This record gives sequence, structure tokens and C-alpha cells, in this order.
Amino acid sequence: MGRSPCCDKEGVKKGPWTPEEDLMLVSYIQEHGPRNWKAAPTTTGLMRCSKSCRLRWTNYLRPGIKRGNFTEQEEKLIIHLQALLGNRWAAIASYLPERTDNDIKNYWNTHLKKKLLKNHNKIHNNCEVNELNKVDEEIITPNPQPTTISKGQWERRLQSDIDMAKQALHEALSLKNPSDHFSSLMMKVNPVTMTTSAATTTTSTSPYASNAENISRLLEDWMKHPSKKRAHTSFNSSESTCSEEGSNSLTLANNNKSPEELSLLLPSCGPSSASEIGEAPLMPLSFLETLFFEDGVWPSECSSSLN
DNA sequence: AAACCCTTCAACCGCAACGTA
DNA sequence: CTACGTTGCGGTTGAAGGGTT
Repeated sequence: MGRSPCCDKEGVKKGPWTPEEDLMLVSYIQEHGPRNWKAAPTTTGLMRCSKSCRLRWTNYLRPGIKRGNFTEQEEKLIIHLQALLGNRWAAIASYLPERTDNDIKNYWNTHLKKKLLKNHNKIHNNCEVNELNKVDEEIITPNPQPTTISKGQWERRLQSDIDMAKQALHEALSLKNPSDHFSSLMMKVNPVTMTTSAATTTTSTSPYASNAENISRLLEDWMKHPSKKRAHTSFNSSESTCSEEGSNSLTLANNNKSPEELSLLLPSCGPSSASEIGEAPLMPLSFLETLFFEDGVWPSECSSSLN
């Protein structure tokens, strides 16, 4: 690559990670948690820079990452969110807890952009020049300031929505079984993200793979295809205990950034910090929708553009 | 079979935001 | 308030693999 390296240190390894390196990193995280990345290379003996370690963990090794094809529902959600939020991949990823921002970004750049462009051209060829085209154009090259709402308006509404979220959380905390009530609340405001969240919290099984499973699969794949340098192992599995899992039911709670409140809602066997369960959405999706669409319903044009 | 082109995605980079002394 | 270190984010790159000629 043409750029100067981010790490000046000599002897810093770059390029694809080996299973051995993954194991070293995972064992470090199991011991110290996903923090203090600066210490990770020195503690583990990895010849990688701290940034590289963090990226490897967040984009690949972290439990709960779903790999493989995106579902139609995920696709539509990404398109909608991209139209609303622009290229804020981390924010978009917070609504798809099983996907990383990098994955979403890649998927957008390699698949969705083309798909929408193709559809856009088809419409043009049919001489159907109408409002639909405007929507498609905005999706393909979104305006950083969404729609007609000014930045000031946007921030005020964001703040009021956060206040609403706080109130909902407060109500949830005042009940005996907060997680159940909270789940039902969240189901009301955000059925999309809660579909998997509720299942994760109410049962001992989950669609997520633990990092131990991640590693074992990686090794398995490595053994099967030793010549392959890239690890395409699918980590989308399987059964595991909640001790390894991240609960994603606390999407709303994290708006408050209160560790005490978070700890009340987290399962006792769950991760110890919000950062371990991945970034929570900025606000419930339904709130987001209402900011831009008066009736709280996604414009049908967006969905139809994928057909 | 070989050369070339295209697509994919893991990993890198610079920069901004954040935390701390 | 400032300086410095760390972390997170979005844009970009390039190796690898697949497809086409």
C-alpha cells in the first residue's frame, strides 16, 4: 500500500491473521477483556499493532458475529438506515447487532449500491421520471444532512427521543422483572431488532457463536484448506451458553450510558460491559423512522426498489 | 491452459473524538 | 486549559479467487 504505516515500530506484522495469532488474541481478551488494546501486543507477544488487534477482534473474532449472506430483511434495513443516516456504518451496524460495520460497509459498496443503481437505471430507461427517482438518487448518493430537517431540528428531536428512551427505561427498572417488561417495551417500539434479542435473553441458546467456537472453526477450516490464506470460515452457528454471549436486548438502555442501569438489565452471566456486547443503537429504529416519515412507515419506494 | 478482468472482503490508514494527567 | 495517549470510525487498498476470453 502506498501510505505510510500507522505504526512506526519496526517488525510490526501486517496482512492476514493466522489462527495462532487469533488464539493468542482471544486468550488475551478472555483474560483481560476487550479493552486496553495498547497492552495487547506486548502482553501476548503478538507482532501486531494495537489497532490491528482491536480490528481483528471487533470485525472477526468477537462473539455474536453472523457471517454469510445477508437476508432480504437485513438488506432492506441497511438501505433504509443508509438513506436516513448516510455512511455512518457504526450507527447502522448498531441496528444489526450480528453484523459488523465493516461487513455492512463492504456489503453496501459491493452489492447494494450496484443493486440500487441498476434499479435506478431500469426506471430511467422506462422513462418513469417521478419522485421515485429522487428517492433512489438519495439512497445512492445520500445527503449527509437527511432530508429537509435542519441539523438543529435533528439534534433537538434526537434529544427528545433519548429522553423518551430514558423514561421507558425508568419504567422498566421500576418493575420486578425488568428484562421481560423491557423486552415487551422494545418489541413495541422496535420489533425488528427485538426478534433476535428476545430469543437471546429468554433462552439459553442463541444464534451467536462464542469466540471459542470461532477459533475452533477457524482452525478446522485451516486444517481442511491449509493452502487458503484467507479464512472464509462461517462462524454463523450454533448453540452456546450465555456466559460467552452478548445480550442485545439492551439497545435502548445504552442510550443512557449508565453502568448501574445496564448492570441491572444484563443477565448475570453476560458480558460485564456495554462495549462487550457491541454498540447499541443510537435510538430505537421506530423513533428514527418517525423523524423522517410522518406516519412512521418506510416509504414503499425504498422497498420496491429492491424487487 | 493461460492471460486478463472483475468482485469480494479483510485489513490498513488518517483523522476525529474521547479520556486522563 | 493543554498536551498526550488511546480508541473508534469511515474511506480506501490490494491480495485472493472466480469468471471470461
